[in-house]
Amino acid sequence: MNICVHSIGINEFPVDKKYTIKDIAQLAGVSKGTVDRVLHSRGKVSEKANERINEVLKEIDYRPNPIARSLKNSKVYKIFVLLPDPKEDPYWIPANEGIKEAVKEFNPFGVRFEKFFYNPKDRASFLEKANMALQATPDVLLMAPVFHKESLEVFENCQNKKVLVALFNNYIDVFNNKNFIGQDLHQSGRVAASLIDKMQPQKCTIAILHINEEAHMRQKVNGFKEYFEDKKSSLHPIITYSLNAENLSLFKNDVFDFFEKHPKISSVFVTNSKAHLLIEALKDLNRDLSIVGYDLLKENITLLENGKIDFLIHQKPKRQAYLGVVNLAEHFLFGKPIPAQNLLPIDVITSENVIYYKD
Amino acid sequence: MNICVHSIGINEFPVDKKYTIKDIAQLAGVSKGTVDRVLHSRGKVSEKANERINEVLKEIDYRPNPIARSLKNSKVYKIFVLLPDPKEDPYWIPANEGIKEAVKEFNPFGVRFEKFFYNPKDRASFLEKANMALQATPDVLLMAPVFHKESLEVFENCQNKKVLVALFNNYIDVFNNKNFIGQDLHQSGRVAASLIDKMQPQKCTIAILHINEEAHMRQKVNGFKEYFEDKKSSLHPIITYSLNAENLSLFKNDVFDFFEKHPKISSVFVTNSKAHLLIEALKDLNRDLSIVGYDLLKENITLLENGKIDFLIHQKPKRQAYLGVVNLAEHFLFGKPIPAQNLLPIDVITSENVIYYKD
DNA sequence: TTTAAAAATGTGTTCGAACACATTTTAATA
DNA sequence: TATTAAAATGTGTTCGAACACATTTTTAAA
Repeated sequence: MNICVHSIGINEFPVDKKYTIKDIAQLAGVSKGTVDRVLHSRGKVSEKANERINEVLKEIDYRPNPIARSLKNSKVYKIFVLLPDPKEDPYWIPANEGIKEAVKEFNPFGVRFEKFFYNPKDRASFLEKANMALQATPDVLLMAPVFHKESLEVFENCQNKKVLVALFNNYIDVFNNKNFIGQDLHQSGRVAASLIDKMQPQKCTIAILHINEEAHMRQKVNGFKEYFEDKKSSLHPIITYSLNAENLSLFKNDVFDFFEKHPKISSVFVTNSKAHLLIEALKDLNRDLSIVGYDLLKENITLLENGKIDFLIHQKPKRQAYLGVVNLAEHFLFGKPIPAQNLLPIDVITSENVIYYKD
Repeated sequence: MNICVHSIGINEFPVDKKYTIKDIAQLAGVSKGTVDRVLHSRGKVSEKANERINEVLKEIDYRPNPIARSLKNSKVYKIFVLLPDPKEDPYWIPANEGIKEAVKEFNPFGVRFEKFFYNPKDRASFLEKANMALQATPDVLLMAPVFHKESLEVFENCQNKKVLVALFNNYIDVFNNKNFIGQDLHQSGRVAASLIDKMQPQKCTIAILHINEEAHMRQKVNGFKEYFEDKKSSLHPIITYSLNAENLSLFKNDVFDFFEKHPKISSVFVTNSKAHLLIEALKDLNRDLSIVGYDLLKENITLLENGKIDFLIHQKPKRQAYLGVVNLAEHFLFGKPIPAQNLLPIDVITSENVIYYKD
């Protein structure tokens, strides 16, 4: 048994030939059927044959051709995606784009997609669309589990129907060891804190502002405060405040009052994508603030480029959704393992590197 | 001709069926051979048949199955990689890792790889290894073209032998419209400048330090200076200085002299991965500096975490190399287009988000 | 030793696209 | 109308893995 090893450069995989089941059969002196039985340990193989085949397999380090395998198992996989309607909240536009991109990429491979948009302000709509999706029994349901309680219900439903679940954007810890793609919010709070810290070495006051926020963001605040507690050298007073921007003129008054009451504030951490609203409201108040916010909305990008916002933290909604789909598709098509927990890097965006993240 | 369109959710690709050439043949009332001739415009098809087939193709928006196509064209593709020996310069360790990862991923698909390490201090060794590689006529040569003149020579050689070329890490503009993966150095200088600007709102002095640097980095310096020229509000004096760290005690003296001569310097931009050497040399000199450097070397990461370095710019050598290989492999296997110019984002790293980039 | 059941091995088809080759149809010429 | 080249169309095989099914060999019971 002479296996040609040929190498010119430096190579861990020097074999130039592509071994197939037929080759293995020949090398072991059996038929491809027998090799197949060994490969899938379906039994009905004599000790002797089994041994000889395993020897060959080891020697040539056989890996089945994923392309041939995929063609044989040619099946139309159904990947359904459940996410908030981008028309209801523009935050979800990039996520939708990411999905579109992945769909375009994997449609020719015979993967079929179906999108279900729910109203992010309506829990019932979430459940309704989820059930709609499950009725058509997809192979997997990829969802942004915005509503905690309802998501658990959907999760149970999926388990009953033996539909796989994958998550993006929000993590729900009860779904343990389910595929999740997103960011660590606690750590992103720490990143925000470190940025403000570098801009404000003096002992100035820092404000944490929640604008139209519903709670979720506690993790970010915890991370933010933790950073300063860990780093005892720089003790800044921190003031947390929640604002409602549904009515813009009321919001503006509220902002004015707040900053009048706290003249020492020199940096602001806005815990979601609404930093642009704050700056708009502050326009007439001539105050020099360092601002760290979230998300690359058009308005935020403009303000970043104008120097009104110092840093934005990029949550990469597009990439989250894209990777969510890609991981699943490649799993079905080529048997790649689905990463259990995929925490995406927390990207720090300034006026100078924003071009690379715009899309 | 009735094609079933079935939709539950919101779907741009609603067709649940997987159309094959056979299906098209049936729908158009011809044989698969004729369909094949139309698909590849090989002629020998009557007007009538051509028309009917095209009608069907349009109606079902036919995309050939890339898996089947790839299996048929089953060929062992050879991708050779030419890069500096990581043993000679640790900068190249991550690049090598990225290649290893991609190799592992695509070996089962029947893509064969060969790596050629050259000595990054020896132009002759670069040429030698390049020629070695080309003698085995790979399908493509992916290289880090560290030596400009020699790279052009290799490029010509490749063209003669009809071997594709792809680049990573360095861009050489004569290779226009060749696949390149890397970063825009000019813009990365601007990013560094914006970071220092945010940390130093006062009119302090900034130093740009080249440590063991050979020239390349002019682009970064240009970008850096341009940022401050554009933003006329903050005029900082900028001092540029080159240092040699081959002999560490001489280097230390040099550093001391420099900072004594310029007591007003409060921020430093180190144009390559050698920021750790500067800080080591500065240890005894108790001076509070804001430092921006490059690359996630172990030493740099430690200093970042200790707060000695404020920001690192990540050039992502691992990802560069990985993507370089992946793009080529997917091109050969599934006919994906090779992106002509892939400028990777310029990532800003702090103590708090470094964990995500470590690997 | 014959026979039946069990165990082991081998053969053939499928997946979808690509292409070589075989066959039929059409048009042009005698 | 018969003949023949050209044009059009159809058939069959290949890629590699997977699995159903057919055949052979071995073992145990009659």
